[in-house]
Amino acid sequence: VEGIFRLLRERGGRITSARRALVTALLEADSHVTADDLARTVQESNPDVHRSTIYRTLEALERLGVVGRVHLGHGRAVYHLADEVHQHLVCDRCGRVTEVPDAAFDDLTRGLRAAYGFELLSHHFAVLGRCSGCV
Amino acid sequence: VEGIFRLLRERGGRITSARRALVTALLEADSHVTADDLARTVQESNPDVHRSTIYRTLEALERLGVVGRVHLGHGRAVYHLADEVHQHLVCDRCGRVTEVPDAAFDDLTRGLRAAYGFELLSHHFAVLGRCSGCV
DNA sequence: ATCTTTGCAAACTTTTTGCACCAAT
DNA sequence: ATTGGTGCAAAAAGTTTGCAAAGAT
Repeated sequence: VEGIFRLLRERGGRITSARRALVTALLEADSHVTADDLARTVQESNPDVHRSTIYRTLEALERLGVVGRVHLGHGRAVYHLADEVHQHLVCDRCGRVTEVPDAAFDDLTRGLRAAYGFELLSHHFAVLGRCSGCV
Repeated sequence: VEGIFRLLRERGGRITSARRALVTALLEADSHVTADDLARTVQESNPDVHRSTIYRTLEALERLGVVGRVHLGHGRAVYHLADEVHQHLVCDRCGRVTEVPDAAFDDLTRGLRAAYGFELLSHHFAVLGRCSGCV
C-alpha cells in the first residue's frame, strides 16, 4: 500500500489523488478488474478522473512491477496486483473464472524449462476449458 | 481440405471464391496468422475480398471447429487450423514464438481435472516467459 | 522552479454490424 | 427460388497519444 507509493516516489513519480484512488480501487477489487471497472470505481470518489489517466497510471504501475495485465478472453484486458500469483481458468461455456494457485503449474514450469529452456514467467493469458458445472 | 468444404455444405453453407481462397491461405500459412495477414494473402488472388468477409468467414470456420483463434499477445488475434494442436510459448523479451506439442500440457490437464473438475479445452492464449536465448 | 501528471479530444487498431445486392445451391 | 454470402461504409470497442494547463515535489 504505502510501499507502492514509496516505490513511485523513488522513481521520481508523484502521488496524486487520482493515483491514490486507483491504488485503493485495485486493493479493494477482487482480482481481475478491467480498466473500465477501475475507472468507474475511481470516479465514484474522483469524478473527474479520465479513462486515459487510468490507462496511463496502470501502465506506470505495470512498469514498476506492481500490477499485472492479463487477458481472460477475447475482449478487454484485466489488471491485478502483481503479488497475487494465481492462474485463471475460464469456462468456455459459462464464463466462470476459477482462480488456481500458481503451484498447480509447477510441473509444467519444470517441464518447459527442461525441454525448451523456456522460463515460464507469468501466465498473462487465461486457460480455457469447461468448468465442473458445464461438463 | 475438401473435408472443410464438405462440412460447410452439410451445414447449408456455400462455397465461394473468397472462402476457397481463405481456406487455401490458411493451409499455406505457417500457423498463427492474423486476420490481416490472411486478408493480404487472399487479396493477392482476389483483390475485392473485403476484410469483413475474412472476419465473417473465419467466424464461420471457427463455429465449424475448423479453425481456432488464439491470442499471442496484447494485440490482434491469430488464427490456425484446429487440427494443429500445439501451444505457443511467447518470449516476453524478444517475442519469439515456440510451438510446443500439446502433450507437454498433459500433466497440467490431469491435475486441473482432478483438483477442480476443470476440463482444459484448448489454450486460446499464449504462455508467456523467457526463451532460452533471453534467459 | 522543475518536471510529472492530468483532462480533453482526437486518433488508432482491431473487429463487428446493417443493409442492399449478388450468387450458390 | 431460396437463403446465405459479399462489399461497402459506418460503428463499435479498447487503448493510445499530443498538447497545454494544473499539480506535486
